[in-house]
Amino acid sequence: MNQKNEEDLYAMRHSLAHIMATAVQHLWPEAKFGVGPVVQNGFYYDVDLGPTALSEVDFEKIESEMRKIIKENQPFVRSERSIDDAIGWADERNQPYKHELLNDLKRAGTTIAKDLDVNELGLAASGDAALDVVSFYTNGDFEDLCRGPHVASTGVVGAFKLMRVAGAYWRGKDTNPQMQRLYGVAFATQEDLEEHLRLLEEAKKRDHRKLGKELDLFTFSELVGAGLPLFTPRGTLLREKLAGYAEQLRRQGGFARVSIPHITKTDLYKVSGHWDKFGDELFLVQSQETSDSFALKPMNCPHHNQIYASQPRSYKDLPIKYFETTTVYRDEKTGELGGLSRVRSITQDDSHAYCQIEQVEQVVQGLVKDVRAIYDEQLGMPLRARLSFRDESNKYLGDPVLWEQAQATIRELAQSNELDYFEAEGEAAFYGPKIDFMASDALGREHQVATIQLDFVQPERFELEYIDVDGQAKRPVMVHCALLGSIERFLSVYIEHTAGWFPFWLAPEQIRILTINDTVLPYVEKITSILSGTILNEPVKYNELRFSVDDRNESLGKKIREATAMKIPVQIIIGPKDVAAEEVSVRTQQGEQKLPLDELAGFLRTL
RNA sequence: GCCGACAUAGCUCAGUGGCUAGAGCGGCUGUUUUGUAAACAGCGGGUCGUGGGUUCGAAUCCCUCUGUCGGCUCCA
Repeated sequence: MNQKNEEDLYAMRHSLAHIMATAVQHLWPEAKFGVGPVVQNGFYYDVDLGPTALSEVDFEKIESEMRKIIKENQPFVRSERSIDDAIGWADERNQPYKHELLNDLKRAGTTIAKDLDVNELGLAASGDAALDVVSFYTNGDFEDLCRGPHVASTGVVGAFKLMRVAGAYWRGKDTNPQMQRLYGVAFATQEDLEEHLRLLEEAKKRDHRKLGKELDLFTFSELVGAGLPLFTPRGTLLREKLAGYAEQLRRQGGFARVSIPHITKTDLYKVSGHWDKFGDELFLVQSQETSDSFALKPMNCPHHNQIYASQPRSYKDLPIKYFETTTVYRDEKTGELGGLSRVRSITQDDSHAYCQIEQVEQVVQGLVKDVRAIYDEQLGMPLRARLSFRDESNKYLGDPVLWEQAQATIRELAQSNELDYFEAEGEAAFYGPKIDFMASDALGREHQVATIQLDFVQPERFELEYIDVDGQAKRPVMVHCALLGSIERFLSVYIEHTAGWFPFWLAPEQIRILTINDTVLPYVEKITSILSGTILNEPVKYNELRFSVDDRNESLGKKIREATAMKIPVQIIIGPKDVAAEEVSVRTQQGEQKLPLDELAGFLRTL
């Protein structure tokens, strides 16, 4: 889309937000308005209707009122007021939220709210200068504080549809009142809108929760609890192969596997600093034997630190690298759980490298290489790198000079590796900056997968040391890394990325032999003994073939249908003709081909 | 945790105060041994998520809890 069209679309969507607000004001005159920006594919407006709860049954009413306003073709008229007049305007109309925004504009020239882009409503404010004059837009009987731009009149706003209503805290703070956010999508033409709705339907088919059920990968149980996925044999194979690959890369990078218990005395987290920061998200475990209180581990680093601390370390030993695929447990708020993207039992392919500050670059570089090996080379998943840096708040621990140095190192590495990166202030962990790698799900929502994090705080708190060349004890720096991240969350994105068609080396069931009748069974045994003796070594070493035989008394058509529904990458069809010719009929997504039996193993190794 | 919606057979769904709650697929049994995306017939299968309430009568209306979905907030 060219820039002109994009600007037009923006103005349309923004104008529709005003039109929706106009309709809401007609229907609920007591409505108090928050903000109404343009978002991806559409717009929203936050409204406070007091005790009135909106639901989707109200959409028809609102949409029909909107259509009325559109039909009237009301011009959008810009006007200006001094900031004090504007505040008076807000008070007269009993609009406390607008009053608050205007106050901020008056004071600081910006509306420092996380979910707001000043561009959406905040006039040309950079945040440093107080404003004297603000602009308004009027259409019909509705007037709103707004920078614009808008379309000329309500008649030219393209095609739209209200999608959903959701609660949203005023200015994104959970201590503020909750408003009702009305979401709509909007496009230049009806065809574009329908295309968008069709894409949403397509995305639903790839939804990992739906595919998880259809492909028999994982399940949930009300008795076990929310956010606690149970992996079936197929799902477990998928996890194991992925984790195995991540482990193989780690071993090549010099990481040694360690193993820790899943609980600990809570003292561990009092030392690490996690208790103060995340204590309310710990699952607590009470011993019946001692007075100690325990917790399920919510992360692995403090445990690993104790392995590091178990003996004196020399600079000659560094970097010391530990690795483990293990599950952590976090008592996430119930409303935040969803599918595999957000769970309470989280399996991480977690590693910790302890190194000298001068070694950080080299360690991180090795891990970036691993990230690329998995996502670029093997899986073909595009990632965006988020450089998560500190902001000005005081929630971060550690020496600010070290922080600056580390953030600079990270930026350089992002540049030298030509990552598709952006910087995000305020996204750092409390102990250090990080590179978070983000992948998108079927609906385009971004999820963090891989992460590489620097940490200056835990070595200090656990008094980790090594003896340097000068005989002095020094603090190592920790580099945390998960390549897959949470395997659960990784799978949620990856299942949607592939729509369930996993590459051959990963597929839980790689091959299914479909028989045409029972006369071929002795020949099928010859095939299965070949398959049993064939082992893949790329990209995961010693990967035995996983196959099954469908010799049920069913039609071939049905067997093909079911194998395809299960997205089994290789179907081998065996009938009397194949037996006679000493061949196999191999069906893949690319089509079907006949192969001499003795070429089967070689062919499979090329997949 | 907050706001809104939803929960009927293994799966996908119909049934919005009134007879014994239905369909398709899957399952089981029998027949059929089949060459490229669903053979045919028969038979099973549900305390309508849980607990309470309203009513002569509740899958259907109200409340609680559990779980799910869309957002918000949070994410070591």
